[in-house]
Amino acid sequence: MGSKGELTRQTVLEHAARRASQVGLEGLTIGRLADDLDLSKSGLFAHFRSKEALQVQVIDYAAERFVESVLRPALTAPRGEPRVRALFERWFLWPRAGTNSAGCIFVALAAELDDRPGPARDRLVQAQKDWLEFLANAFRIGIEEGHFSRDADPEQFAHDLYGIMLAHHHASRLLDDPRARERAHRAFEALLAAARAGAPRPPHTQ
Amino acid sequence: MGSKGELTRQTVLEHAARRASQVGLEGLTIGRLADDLDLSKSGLFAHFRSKEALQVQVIDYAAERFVESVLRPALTAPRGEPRVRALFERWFLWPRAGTNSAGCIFVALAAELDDRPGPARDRLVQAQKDWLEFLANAFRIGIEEGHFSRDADPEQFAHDLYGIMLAHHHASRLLDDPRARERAHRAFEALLAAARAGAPRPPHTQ
DNA sequence: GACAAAAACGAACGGTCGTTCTATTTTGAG
DNA sequence: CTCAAAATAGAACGACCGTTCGTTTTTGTC
Repeated sequence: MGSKGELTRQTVLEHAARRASQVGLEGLTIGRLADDLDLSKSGLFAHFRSKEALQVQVIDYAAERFVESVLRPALTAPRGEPRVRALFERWFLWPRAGTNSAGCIFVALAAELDDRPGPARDRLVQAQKDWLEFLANAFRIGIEEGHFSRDADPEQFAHDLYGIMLAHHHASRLLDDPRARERAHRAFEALLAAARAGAPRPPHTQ
Repeated sequence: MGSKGELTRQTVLEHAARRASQVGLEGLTIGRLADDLDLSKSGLFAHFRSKEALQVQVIDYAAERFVESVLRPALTAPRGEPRVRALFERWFLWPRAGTNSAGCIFVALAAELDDRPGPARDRLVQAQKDWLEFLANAFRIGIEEGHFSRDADPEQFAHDLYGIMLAHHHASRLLDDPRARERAHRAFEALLAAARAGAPRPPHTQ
């Protein structure tokens, strides 16, 4: 199978993903990528046949790595609350999995693509929906295990938890707040406490 | 005083801010702005003397408009919880204040600038710190008024509240989730409920 | 209404962009 | 080792980028 070609393609995607989390998908540049990797512009370009294709593949690559770095390892944690905690903890570590301390590429791309239609956005939306669904499901298992109240709403939990992650990203990366980690953990514990107490669903929701 | 010049400068900034919330500060283009506004490239350029100056002024412009659209109106609400609620409600409306239904420019720019040093980033950081401080202060007043527990942490509240806003932005703009508004409100009510009950500060924080 | 100041224009610059084409080198199966 | 296929290189393209400069038009004051 395409051994050499596939290998450089992966190398390019790894580097492109790292850069995209800093400069965005639109900020990616074929020439710059080629320079960084000591390839010719046309040589690199040949692996993808358009910039848009490269952008889409960057998202797919990041999604694969996210599964391997966050989702799959968390599955080794016991069902229920421990697994939810594992997902939370793994999420903080995962941007650093790629050597340098960049931000989460999905947070960066979400803001960039949220009003730019196209295949890249479609891929990102699917990845994010999968992630929220995964969170909701981990929480749902926690209900079955008796860790959380039966009145709690798994999708609301996933939504709120992701909000905590976004707030942490903001506080830690933009504001350089040294307490960001502590704030995120406190918010997380409060969310879990509410889930145990049984955050009531609103009375009139159809 | 600079009547005509200042007027077109404002027109340019208004349009640039709207575009920046879609394509980012780096995605802004002198030529495109000039076309949109029926100006010549050099004519528009003369108002700012570099692209970086334009970017900085866009942020300042957006910050001024945010104060007028969100902060100042909220001050007419009664001190304490009602004012906190007013801030929350106003925040949802404010991107739509500019005619079209773009996202919050600060959310877009936060992700773009969080790892790109420079004057634009510095301005954005200050604006965001001011905003969080304003939220914390509104909450602090709520404690004094007896609406919230004395044990609650105002800065933690501001952090958590902004997380709810970020999650809403994500759910509504990227995921097109029709329940986004409802989710945000539920999270907000839960946050207020916890603040009333007295979200306990962690035992060993110096 | 004259006239300096301010504002807007138009053309041009060097650079970089994504992309195409052709040529060269490298790979890997027989 | 052979040789087609795959991978990479190099040069060139038209388009647009931010910026500069000299000119023309518009503004507002006396």
